[in-house]
Order: sequence, then C-alpha cells, then structure tokens
Amino acid sequence: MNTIYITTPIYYVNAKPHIGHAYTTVVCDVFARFHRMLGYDVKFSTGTDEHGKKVEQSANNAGISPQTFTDRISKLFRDLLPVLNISNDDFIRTTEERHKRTVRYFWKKLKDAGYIYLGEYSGWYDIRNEAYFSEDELINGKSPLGGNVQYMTEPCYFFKLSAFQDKLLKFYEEHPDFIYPVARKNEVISFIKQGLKDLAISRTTFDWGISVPDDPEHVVYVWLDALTNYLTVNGYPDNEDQNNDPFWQNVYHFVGKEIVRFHAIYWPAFLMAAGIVPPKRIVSHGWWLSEGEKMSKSLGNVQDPYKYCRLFGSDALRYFLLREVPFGADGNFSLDAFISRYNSVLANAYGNLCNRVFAFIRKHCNGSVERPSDILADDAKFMSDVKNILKAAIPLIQQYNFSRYLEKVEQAIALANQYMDFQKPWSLKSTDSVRMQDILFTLVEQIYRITKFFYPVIPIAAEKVLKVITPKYQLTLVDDEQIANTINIGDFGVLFQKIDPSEIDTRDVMADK
RNA sequence: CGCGGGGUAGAGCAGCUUGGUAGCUCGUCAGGCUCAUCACCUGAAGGUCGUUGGUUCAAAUCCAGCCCCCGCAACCA
Repeated sequence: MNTIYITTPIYYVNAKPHIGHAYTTVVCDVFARFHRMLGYDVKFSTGTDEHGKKVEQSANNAGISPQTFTDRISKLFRDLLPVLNISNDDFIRTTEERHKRTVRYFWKKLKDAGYIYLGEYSGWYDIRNEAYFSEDELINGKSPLGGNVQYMTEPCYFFKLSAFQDKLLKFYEEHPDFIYPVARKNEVISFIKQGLKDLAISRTTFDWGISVPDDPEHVVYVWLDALTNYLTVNGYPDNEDQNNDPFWQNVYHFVGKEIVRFHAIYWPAFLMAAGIVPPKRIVSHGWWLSEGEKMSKSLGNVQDPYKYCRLFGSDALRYFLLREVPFGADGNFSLDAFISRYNSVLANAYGNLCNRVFAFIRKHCNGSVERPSDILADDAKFMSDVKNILKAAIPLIQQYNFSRYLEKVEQAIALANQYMDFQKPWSLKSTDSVRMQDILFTLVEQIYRITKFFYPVIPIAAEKVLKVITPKYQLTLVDDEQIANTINIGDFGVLFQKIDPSEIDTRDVMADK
C-alpha cells in the first residue's frame, strides 16, 4: 500500500490563528483527503510550537505563566481544526513530554556524531530588546530596534552547519523535486552558495524551552526544537529506524515561504547529521494579503477564519482559499472576491445544478430513475468529456496545483449544465418519459463523479450530495465506480445559500482587535 | 551591481518550463430557456500580452537592456 505523511508547520503560539494558518492547514487537509481517496495510507499532523523567548515575554506581559499562556493559545489553534473540518491524525505540542524526550534524544544523536560543540556567541547585544546584532546592522551605534548595545559574549552550543554545504547542494541536485516551487529552490541554493556558518543552537538568556541534555543552563534553539516535531509524531525514537519507515520515506512538509530556509537547509542538515534521510518534499506556498494590503492588527484587516466559517461554512472558506490563488504565489483575500466565487460557483453552478436535477426527478419522475438501456451519441460524448476532464485533474493535485484542479471540476460542472439545457428534459414530460429519465440518470451519474472530485475541498456539501444519490457512496477516485441501476432521490435542500453582498460588511469577517 | 516575485481586455487572474488561432471568473451588451437557489444556456463587444532591441519562418512564451510595483535580507515564526 502507498503511504504518505503530510505535515503542516507547527504554529507559533504568539498570536491567535488567522487566515494564513487556516490556509496551510486546509491545503494539507485537501492533499490528505485526496490521497486517501486514491487509496493511500495517510498520516497527517499539525500542532503548535510553544517555546522561545517571545512566548516567555508575552506570558510575562499577560501576567501568567508560560504554560498557562501556551495552553490558552494552543487551544485556539486546536479548536480551529474541527471548525475547518480538518482530518488530521495527530496534534503535537512542543511542550508535551513525548516531544521533549525526542528532542533530547535527537540532540544526543547529533552530539555523539560530533556535530555539536560548545563555543561562544558574541555580537552587539541590545539589552532592552534582548537581541544580538552584527556590526553592519547597527544604526548610529544603536540597534535597529533603537536600544543601546554593548559587545557581549556568551557560551553557546553550535551545530556544524558549515560541514553540510556541499552535501546539501549535492542532495538538491540528486533530488530536483525536493523543494517546490523552483523559485524557492533557487533562493535556497543561492543562499547556501554564499556560505553556511555554524548555527547557534542553544540559548542561555531565557528559560522557556527544552533544556539541553547534561547542561541545563542552556535551552534548545526553538527551530531545532520545532522541526523535530515531525520525528516525534512519527514515533521517534521508539521507532528509531526512520530510514525504513514507510511514512518517513514519503513525508511532505507544507510550509509558508518565509520558513523554507529552515525546512530546506537546517532540517535536512540536522537529519543527515543524525543519520536520517531528509524529507521527500518541502512544498512552499505564498502569503495572503488582506483587501490588497499586508495583514496587520493595526490596520484592522486580519481576516478571521472562525468568522468566515460561522457565516458561510467551512466548505466555502476551503474552496475560496484553494481556488483564488495559484498555489505557490501570493494572493489577495478580499470579501468581495470571496462572495463572488461563492455565488458563481458554489451556489449557482454547482449547488443549482444539483438542485435542478434532484428537484426535477422528485417532481417528474417520482423521485426515481433507472439506468438507461440506450445511450445516444450526445450522452456518450457528455460522459466521456466529463471523464476526460476529471482524469486530467488528478495530476494537478499531485503538482500542488489546487486552483487548476478546481478549474477542471468547474469545467465538468459547466458541461453538466450545458447538457441539461441542450437535452431539455422538461420538454419531454408528456412526450417521451423514457428518454427524459435517461437524461436525468445520466446527469445524476455524472454529478456523482464530479462530486467525488469536489469532495477533498468541500467535504460537507459533497457528502450531502453523494448521500442523496446513494447511501452506499464510496470515497474513492481509483476505480471507475458504477452507481446502482436504480437511483432514488430523497429530500434535498439548498446546498449553498446565495450570499447577498449588501448584507455582509468587512467588519463582520475581520478579527477583533 | 544584495535576493526574489510581478507588470496580459473595465476588475482579478491563467497561459511562459516543452515558442505556432491569447484563455478563465466577474462586469457590460444582445438573445434563448423556464427544470432550478431571478438560476442555467448561447452569442457579442473589449487586449499592439510594461518598454526597447535581439534570436527565429514564427515570441505573451527564449535572450539582453530599461521603466514601474511589491516582498525578503541569517540567533527574529
């Protein structure tokens, strides 16, 4: 059996989830559902990254302990999952015992292999902002953050990243699809070619982190801590032989473009040092602007995924996120565009198609249609056109091209509407009820096929439709499944209620300040 | 010479890897249908594909320069 292990990044608990977090998670969920339908054994994880100085400070500012603080924010991320209808198998928190154990084991592994050494970190330290800067970053003798600086040196563990420069470049060459898209890969390569310095992987200036084995003065650098979550979820180190693990061999890390470097450089280097094969794919997506501008709290334009789901349903948000922007590129999230796509595709084209066909069968065929004994040329063409379009859609998902995949699904929907208009079953009510039923059966059968392809993106609506057609529907894309020879259509309401733009205001969907 | 992304019909985008009738959604206009969520179907108008030059029988697509717009610049999620 084919296996695949799909991960979201673990989200930093410094702020509550916004549309960007929802996006990454939804992308992974669609990818996961799609692969399940293709018969893959899927492992799909997400979670929260909870250590680090920023979290410690935020907790202090809020007057609560870091653990209480992270419990609170982590819950917001966890609670978003059912709201978005996410089918994850695991939710990992870096503050969990299982993870701390993995990180310490992994650290020792790197150390025993000789890739960790104790050294000194020095630089210009901004005391007020607790951050180091290099000489050329200083502005008029002050830090870029405006604080006074002094030259400081502190003990620090380093990872011998410099030893991996050539190995990484060789690895990319041997695995040309490792980083998607190509633009990001080129960035990574040019970054490495500038030269890799050893990486500081411990801190002594704060406590909120996983203590370094045998040296509790230090806590593990948050990125080393965070990246290791992918191993924790996969059962490491109890399941130590990751190189022969079917999930690890097929792990896809979906990430935002801002963290490609950590996943495509540091992470493979850490793994190589520990004797574990690097992940199979780093798949990077772009960022969302909000109403044409960078999302920011001060502008008050942070799009709130909870509010979209509450107002329009998770299917609608999932559909919009995947359809609006070509995967990999930046996109603009606007309420107008959301409503426009929702109305034209979900309500008008697809929802109305289901409704007109099902309502017709209930009104004029006593709710039941039989498989036709005669297939006319028009029917055959319609069926094969739909089949060909849907078939062409499958590789698009495997290329992460979600928007073009949905374009294909929409093309198939348009074909069905065209077929019905052209065949005019309503004109046959009193003249040829057999032909009329044949047309409707053909339509239902194609709606069934199309809906299965729509399922990974809009699972709730799709299951409603499939269930109306047959209670024994199968969530699979592999076989050219035949539906029953008799179809009974039960009660069916409006699938996607149209949105009246005049009733919705951007204030209804922005996060509270 | 820091790195990267982008500039295609009124709006928003695809197409560029593998050169060869410029496509989609919304909007506009004109028809059709009346099964359906005033939905659906057909047709039309509208683009010298940022700019200049080059390669080629042929360039939105390849190459070079230029002009705008937008991100990112190593302990930072």
